[in-house]
Amino acid sequence: MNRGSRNSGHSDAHGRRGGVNLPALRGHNEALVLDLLRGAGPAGLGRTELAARTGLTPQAVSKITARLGADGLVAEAGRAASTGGKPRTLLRLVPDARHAVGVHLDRDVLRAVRVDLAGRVVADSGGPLDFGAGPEAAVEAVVRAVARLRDPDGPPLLGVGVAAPGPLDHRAGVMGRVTGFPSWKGFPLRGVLEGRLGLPVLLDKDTNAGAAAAAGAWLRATWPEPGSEVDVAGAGAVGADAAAPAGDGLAGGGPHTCVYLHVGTGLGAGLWLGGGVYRGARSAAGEFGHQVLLLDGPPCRCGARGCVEVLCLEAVARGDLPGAARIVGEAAANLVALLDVDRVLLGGRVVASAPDVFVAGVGAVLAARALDPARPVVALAGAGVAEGAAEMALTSLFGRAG
Amino acid sequence: MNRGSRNSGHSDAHGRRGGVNLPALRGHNEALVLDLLRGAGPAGLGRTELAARTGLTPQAVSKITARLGADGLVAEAGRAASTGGKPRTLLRLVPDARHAVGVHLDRDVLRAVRVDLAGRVVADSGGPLDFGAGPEAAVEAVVRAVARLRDPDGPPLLGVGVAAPGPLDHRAGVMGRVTGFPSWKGFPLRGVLEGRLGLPVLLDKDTNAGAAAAAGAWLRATWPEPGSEVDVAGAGAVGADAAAPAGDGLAGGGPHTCVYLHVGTGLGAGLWLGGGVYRGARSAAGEFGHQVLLLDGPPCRCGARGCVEVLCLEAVARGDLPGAARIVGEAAANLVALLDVDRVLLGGRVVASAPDVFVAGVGAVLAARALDPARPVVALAGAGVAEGAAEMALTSLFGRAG
DNA sequence: ACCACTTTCGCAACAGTGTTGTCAAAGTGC
DNA sequence: GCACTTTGACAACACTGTTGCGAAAGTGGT
Repeated sequence: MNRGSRNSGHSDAHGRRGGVNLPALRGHNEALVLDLLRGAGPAGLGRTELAARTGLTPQAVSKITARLGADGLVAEAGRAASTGGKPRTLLRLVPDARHAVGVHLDRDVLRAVRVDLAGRVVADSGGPLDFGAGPEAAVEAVVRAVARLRDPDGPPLLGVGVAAPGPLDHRAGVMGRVTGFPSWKGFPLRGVLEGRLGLPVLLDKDTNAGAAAAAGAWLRATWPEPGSEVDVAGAGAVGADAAAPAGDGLAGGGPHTCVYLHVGTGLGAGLWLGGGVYRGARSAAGEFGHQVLLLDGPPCRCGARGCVEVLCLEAVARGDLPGAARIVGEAAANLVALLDVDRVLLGGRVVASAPDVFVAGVGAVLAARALDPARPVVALAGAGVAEGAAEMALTSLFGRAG
Repeated sequence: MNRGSRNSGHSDAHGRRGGVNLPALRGHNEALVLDLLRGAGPAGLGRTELAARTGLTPQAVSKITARLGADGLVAEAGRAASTGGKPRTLLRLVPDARHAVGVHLDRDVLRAVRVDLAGRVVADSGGPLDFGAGPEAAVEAVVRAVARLRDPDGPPLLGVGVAAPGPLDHRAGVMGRVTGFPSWKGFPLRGVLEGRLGLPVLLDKDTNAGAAAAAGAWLRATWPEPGSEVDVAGAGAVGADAAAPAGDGLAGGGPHTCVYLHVGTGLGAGLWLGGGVYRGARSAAGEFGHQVLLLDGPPCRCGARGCVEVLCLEAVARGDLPGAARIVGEAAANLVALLDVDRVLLGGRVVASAPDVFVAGVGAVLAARALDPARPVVALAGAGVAEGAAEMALTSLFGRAG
């Protein structure tokens, strides 16, 4: 019934493990089924297939799907062709059973989206933001944006995902020392927003939200466009990401390993490893800008020499975008080799200024250095960071680690 | 009772998720408790503390520990000081309740160890091996070594972990194309060994076993030496790894993120991320040797230019070991920044030839480039690869992903 | 048209998990 | 010696997925 108050402790994909009790077990299995149904798209899946994929007995699947049906999350979707006996009745996720909100706090703009359970944008809102004006003003802006997105007649909201720049403590929901904005250091953004909004709030780095968007794009591709509402504010966000979801060699439920590379005033990476965002021991993973690519190269503001960031931004400064793309490509190839990455997504202002140059440039280096020429796939980050933030809020239903 | 036949499907740390039924739930919670007791060392832990750390109720912990006690895995270990009421009775893991075997197949030697549940070496065996002589001869050598280690009067063996060089398919247990040894390609080593030994067998890359050893070393440090038996065969494996386990800022149960760097005929990395070995989508993660560190540098046999491997091995070839250490250090620093690594462990023949030079050289670069000067810890891989392979076999009890 | 067969899927009884309520045991501190 | 706190076990309980069985709904052969 009350699916918001799920028991806390169960196995994270990358965090500490906790004990599992009966409610947590139920939640895990329900999330698993929902995740499979989400990956199946509007065509749906039969109970037998769900049983085979989860490893549960058909009877258990029937009980679980009955509960989900009572909650309105799942509905019947016709029958499949018979395989020699009674045809299986297909079950489909009801995308409008719940919604979630994602907010992207950037340095000068705020963008917020409301998405359905398939991750599709149902409504969006946004406007200018002066990040330097301090946390209080930003909180007000977020509260106003969420209020505009809220629909009293619509389905309940699962939560709000907030993507913010710079270092921050994901667990505590506290901002870190954002370069150039000292007033934000230590601000408990998650707690404050939860108090103001009365909804669960997740706070994470914008690059991690980008990685979540990259992983979620795979799933979104299995669902048709919702119809009217279209993403407008995402400047230069071309959907070069319509690769066929099938035949990816994956069991289902999205790509195994995605990397989101952000090239803006700095360089950052979001890592989606094995079905969840990887944050490292102290939420500091993804430091991509200061990977050394040229030993004893030009000095960087970080103190080292020959970092990706210096090399790339120098190339950008002298107008050599193909050169910058090559630099990013070499660093990306290092990362792809190290982590066995499936997909590389590119985003950020510099990329948006010349998307084709970067996709081609990075793709060329990756193809030259990859062992498997078909991998990894390089694409533009079609979905914005706000969509990724919303995606993270959806994980309370689909069970991926948050 | 029969703890070997645990229900298959439950949540891996990095793999695909499966449904959870009651036996799997029980197994998860028992593994969790055993893992905590293992981390506590011989001093033991009270039931109340176990309940607090797992999130389970005290009553559930009592039931679980009663089952574990009946299996002989856990025993009482005195009482703690009272905190104002009845003093808690301490529970301790019984290390000799089960054993496991780890085998390291190297290019010219084989080393096998039998370890107890604390990961301590109880017996070892080894000898020369001609890896090029083909799989059949190696299988015979492994069978002989395991037979020597087996003790009919000893505790039951949980399984055998096998660490082998080169690419291989961890899931299927099949060898890949080991450079220089074409006869191994496609050989189903795990299946063959399971048939010959009658025990569960895990096959993984030697670098991954090294990472497991690195993570396990943290736990071994909490248990005293077993007494007589001492590691002899591990050439140059100095135990520079006695850092105090406490005060590491971690909740318990080992470091969050470890990296094992192997410097031998090639360079490889084993990644221990968030409590488990990270293998990537196609078991290909850890490709460390061909990270580009010097754009347009000297050509490497892999086709790229300026890889770590060329730079490092060139420095070694001209006798410049500090230079080689610096190269490895810069590449390690990239990796540490990207993944937020806690510990870096060094191993392999080249490192063993001048351990102090490499530990100091790598440490210096890491200290210079790290944000937090206290991290990461650099040390020599005190435990050998065989110990790591045994550690992986222990995961069937302690629940970390395999 | 009929029958045998396969497959799907729900009902009822069941085994086993952690949880709750209650109480005895074993300490500390006044 | 008494009040209080804390530990931890027993019994009843709520709820999970599992098993056994049978009805429903198709296909394909006769």
